[in-house]
Amino acid sequence: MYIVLGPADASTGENLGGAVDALWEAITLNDTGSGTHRTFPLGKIADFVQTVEKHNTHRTIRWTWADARMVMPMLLQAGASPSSCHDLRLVQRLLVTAASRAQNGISFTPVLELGKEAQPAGTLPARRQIEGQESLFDAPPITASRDEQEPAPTASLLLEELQAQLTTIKSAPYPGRLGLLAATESQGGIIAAEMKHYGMPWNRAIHEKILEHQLGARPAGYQRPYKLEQLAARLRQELGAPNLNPDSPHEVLRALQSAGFSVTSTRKWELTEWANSAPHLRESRWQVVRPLLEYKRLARLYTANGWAWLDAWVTDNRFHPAYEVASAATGRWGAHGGGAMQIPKDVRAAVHAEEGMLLTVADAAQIEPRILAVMSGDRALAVAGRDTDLYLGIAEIGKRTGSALADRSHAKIALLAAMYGATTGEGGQLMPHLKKLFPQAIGFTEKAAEIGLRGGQVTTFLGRTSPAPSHAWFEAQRDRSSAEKERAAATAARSHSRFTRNFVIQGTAAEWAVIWMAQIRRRLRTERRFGHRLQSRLVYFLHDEIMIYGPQNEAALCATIVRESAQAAAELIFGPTDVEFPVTVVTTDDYSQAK
DNA sequence: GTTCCCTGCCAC
DNA sequence: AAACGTGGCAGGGAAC
Repeated sequence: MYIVLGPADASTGENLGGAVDALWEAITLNDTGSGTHRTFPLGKIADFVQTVEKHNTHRTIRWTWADARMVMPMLLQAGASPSSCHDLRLVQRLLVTAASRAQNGISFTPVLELGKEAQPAGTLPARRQIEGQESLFDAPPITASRDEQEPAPTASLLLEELQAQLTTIKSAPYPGRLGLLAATESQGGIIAAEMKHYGMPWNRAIHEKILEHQLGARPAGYQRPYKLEQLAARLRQELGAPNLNPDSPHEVLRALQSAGFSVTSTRKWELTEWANSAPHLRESRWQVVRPLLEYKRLARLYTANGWAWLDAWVTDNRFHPAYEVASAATGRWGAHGGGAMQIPKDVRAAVHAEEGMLLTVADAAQIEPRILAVMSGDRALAVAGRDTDLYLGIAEIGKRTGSALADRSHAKIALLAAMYGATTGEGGQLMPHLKKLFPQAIGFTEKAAEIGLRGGQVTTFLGRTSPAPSHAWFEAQRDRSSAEKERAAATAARSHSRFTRNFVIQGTAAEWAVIWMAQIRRRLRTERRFGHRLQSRLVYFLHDEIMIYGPQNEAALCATIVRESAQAAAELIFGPTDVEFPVTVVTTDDYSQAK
């Protein structure tokens, strides 16, 4: 059953969509298609959601809204917890892209223009927010002025859009898969909003201790921390450049070169290789490279995750990144605010459980090659991943058959090369050996690569479709006016080919990951421990890794839920499969101890 | 003053 | 000497 939530028809009076006293409407759509309408002030929607959820435990209600980013903050603040939803913006985007590929056999014409910026209901437009009130959670209820806000689509229009989307899904060649994808994408919207709302535990005192230990005391104003200043002084001396600004790659490169060092950039890998490349000069080169690399490491810590970062992103010992569902074309999520996708190993110890609480950190083991094994139907690869680390499994098969892929690191490099499309280097060299062992899997990736080479589109298992190359790309393919143009076209073609090659695997892995999370969320919500609801919550997600935060005495159950949900997710997507989907689970009070 | 690109690093 | 997929982000520095 679907219940569409949106502003009531404009004829009912004040209808600005976002204002808390605006009238909203709930339209029920059940199997017979008939709809009952109820209207509420926006401020009462959360109560309604909560009441309906309480009395309808026996059937799935899909709350249908234009955009979870608009509705969910309001629901969460009021303590309402929708079990599932249909997110019209996210599903529309899926269907529009799917319809752009003729072979998909999907036709879709949106009723509405969705996919614009998020404007949480009950708040002012972002540009009018007052300093000190920028948080979505404590923004005061204010009626927006009429001239500054686009009228949000009414519930009746949203219902029409929903019906168009459901019709498209129902008549698709694989309605079950596309329906699962739509449901998954939508659940992602809820989960993203919830994780932002709860935030991950972040212990400011521990973080500060790390910073002081590495950098010295917090400097006043814009001075460099003590350790950085020390290293800067040493560098200036080593390079004979008394005015060197070590934060400027350009200046550093110039200083290195005038000191007689033949490097072409200040990149870490180049400096390292250069320093090691001449055995008799090693010591003297490292005299310079060591402090430079140390400076770069600490400068990165200082600028990316230093005191300013703490002040900007951590409040009340919680870090609240904003997730963006499927912000990558492959369906992977993005996150903005505080660099949530790149929490460096150095500061992970600051993610620390409070008294009586624990973190459950789970990581899917070799998810992408396992996805490849199922999608390609490669039995040998499925067997390689059974009861063991998949790369080890490959190495064992390699040993038995006298292949060059007889140890884990080689197996891993070769498989990554196959999925990323490497042609040179160690990975490229090992590819033929891999192909001999797993012809079906490698054939599968090569087929996706071929399609991309011609400018074609590919799809994930559930039907997310890759974007077509730009018009300019196709133009460039036709341009044979010079050797240089031809080369450029070939480079662009190979690039798109690597993209489609990777898309099918990365994209299907992303589907698996969100379904994994959705399974975990469902069980955390519905299961009881000694008759009590669980308090544990999903608080972090990154591609193939999740974190749950909750009371100590729930941690063992969380670990079980996480493991079982991994296999359940795979079977929901693929049906019964002999490929295993193991996860490593670590229960700890300290994130840096996971992995 | 703001905007945008480049460099370089971090994560999976 | 980068290569081999997807991202976010800070700081320098030039362009506007």
